[in-house]
Amino acid sequence: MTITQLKYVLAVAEHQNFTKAAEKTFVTQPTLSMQIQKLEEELDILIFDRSKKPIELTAVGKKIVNQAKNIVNESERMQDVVDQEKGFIGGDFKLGIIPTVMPTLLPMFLKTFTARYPKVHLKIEELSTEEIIHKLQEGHLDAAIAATPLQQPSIKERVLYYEPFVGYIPESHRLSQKKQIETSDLDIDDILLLEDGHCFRDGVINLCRASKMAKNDHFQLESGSFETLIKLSHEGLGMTLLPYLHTLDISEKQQKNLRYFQEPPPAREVSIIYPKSELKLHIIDAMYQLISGVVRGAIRFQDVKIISPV
Amino acid sequence: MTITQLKYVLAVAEHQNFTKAAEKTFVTQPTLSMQIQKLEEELDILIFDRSKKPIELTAVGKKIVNQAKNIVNESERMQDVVDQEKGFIGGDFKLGIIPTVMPTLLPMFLKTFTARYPKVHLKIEELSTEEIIHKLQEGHLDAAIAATPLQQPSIKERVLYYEPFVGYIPESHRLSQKKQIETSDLDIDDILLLEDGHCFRDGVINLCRASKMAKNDHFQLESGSFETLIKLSHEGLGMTLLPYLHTLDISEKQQKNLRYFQEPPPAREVSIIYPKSELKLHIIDAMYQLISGVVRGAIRFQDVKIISPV
DNA sequence: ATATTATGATAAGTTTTATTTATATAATTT
DNA sequence: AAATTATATAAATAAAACTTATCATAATAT
Repeated sequence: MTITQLKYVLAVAEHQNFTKAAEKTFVTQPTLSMQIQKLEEELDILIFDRSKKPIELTAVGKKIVNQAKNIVNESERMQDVVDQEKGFIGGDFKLGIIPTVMPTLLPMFLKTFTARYPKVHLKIEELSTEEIIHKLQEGHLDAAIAATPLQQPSIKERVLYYEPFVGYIPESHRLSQKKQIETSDLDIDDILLLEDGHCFRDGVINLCRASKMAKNDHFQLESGSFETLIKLSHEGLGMTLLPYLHTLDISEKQQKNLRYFQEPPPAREVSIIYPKSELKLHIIDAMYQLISGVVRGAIRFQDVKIISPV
Repeated sequence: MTITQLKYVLAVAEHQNFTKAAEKTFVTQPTLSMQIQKLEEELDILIFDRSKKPIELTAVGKKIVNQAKNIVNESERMQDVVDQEKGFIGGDFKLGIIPTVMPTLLPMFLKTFTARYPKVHLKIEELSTEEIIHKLQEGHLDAAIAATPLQQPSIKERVLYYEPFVGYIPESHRLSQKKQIETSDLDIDDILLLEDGHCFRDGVINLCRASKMAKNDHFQLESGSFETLIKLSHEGLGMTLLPYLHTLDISEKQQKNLRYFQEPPPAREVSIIYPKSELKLHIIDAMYQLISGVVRGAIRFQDVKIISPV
């Protein structure tokens, strides 16, 4: 069994086709046929069911592909080990970002980052916190940006910034006349929330828990985007809470409906997180420096009250 | 980079000597020299410091060896994947056992197991629960026998048996006259305990917590073996608690000092535990069947009160 | 039904790589 | 200084991986 053979298996499994897989792996089709046959012979089991059209994995084949992914993944990390020692900033870098951070933070640093570190091939994925934790542990991500603290023993966190919550309160709302709002003003039943799975939603719920005791756990109106929440709020369906950076992007007219919290405002902690193995730490360091520098210009709150995302 | 090259690196790192490593890997010394040089060239970094005598790993070399272990380990698991599919019961099987189970349980099943499954190469290690959890997660163990429940999300547990605690009470002790003892009789300050790190110790402490509230956390007398605890108890230093299977091994004279708990007796849960990956499940199954069968003949308590080890 | 196309297997030959044998070199011990 | 021990290097060989060319088979089109 060789790493090369395993890569061939993965290619064929992915493309369900020897010829295409051969192109992708830059060898000829007979090479794949022979090497995969050789591996099947060595393991004494069939990986592919060639009677199916297109070709399919056998039951064991699926498990073999899984294990092959582990091996190939680990083998690719060897270069990271060396890169880290050399202080080389380059190579693939897989970054996960939670949805409520992605659209505001990414434009702030992406251009500068790729310009400053042209040898880094960024692969950015929008993922839920749950998915991020899982993928970090499985080695499918090198780092991620998420709301913290997460209290995951296998994951390290480095705080990038604290992002205050800001109330978005339509004219019709009972709190509309207030210049500033307080945590104790909030009523969970009257706040429009993102749909389940967003940790910003969980943060808001925790924030409300902090003021009044938890109410019922049933919310009628939910959405996947803050834009929708703002629109819904104008339908008289309640107020909503936005992360501070998002408030910089909304229209001037909408800006008038923003109500800030009395200081110290409740805020979420946003961190770059990565596995304890600390592979690609140089890239993580570089990204940390750049993002925290950029955000320091945009967020000028001194003191905040951190709301846990979990 | 090939798996073979990595195995060569591991061999040289282990033996600190190319010639010996060559023998162990069944190739000639120049093969090792050349292949390792080739790998060093590919990674463009020195793995070994050949100026040192005996040869030493460089700083990166140590990290490379670590990663190489991961890769080689994962690659060896490929055969397990196939074996499992075929229902083949054989190959290396690394089993960890906690010290307070090892001497009583091992003789009960080892002979039968090796006779029934001659193709399995058992490698048994005596380890603390903590070490077991770590090694299971790292893939250095295939399974282990420990007191449960452990509440480790990455580890599965299958209960083998419930083993009651039995009091060992010397003639001089205040409880000596009682035919049966109760949990409420126990006083943690007067029970001789195994030294720190044994989960049986933790079980006993939890048991006492269950009766009276926790007392001070300071114990004067501790030992690594039940034999010593029994001897110490005769010095008037207190009573002790033994796991039931251990009481079958002590002398007839000492048997007279045993005092059983009123039913349902407190007991520890002993399980075979293994990673969720479920590799070598067939061997684990086989071992589970055999042990639970053997123990069923030795422990005849119907109902017990489980004491947690953590 | 026949031709065409797509796809994977096989055969033969070539290139590349891994390994061995033999030998050189450097460091250490006697 | 000679002997010993340990690794590196060189040349030759064995093994493997890969390519080109061709075949077999099944699905699709004419």
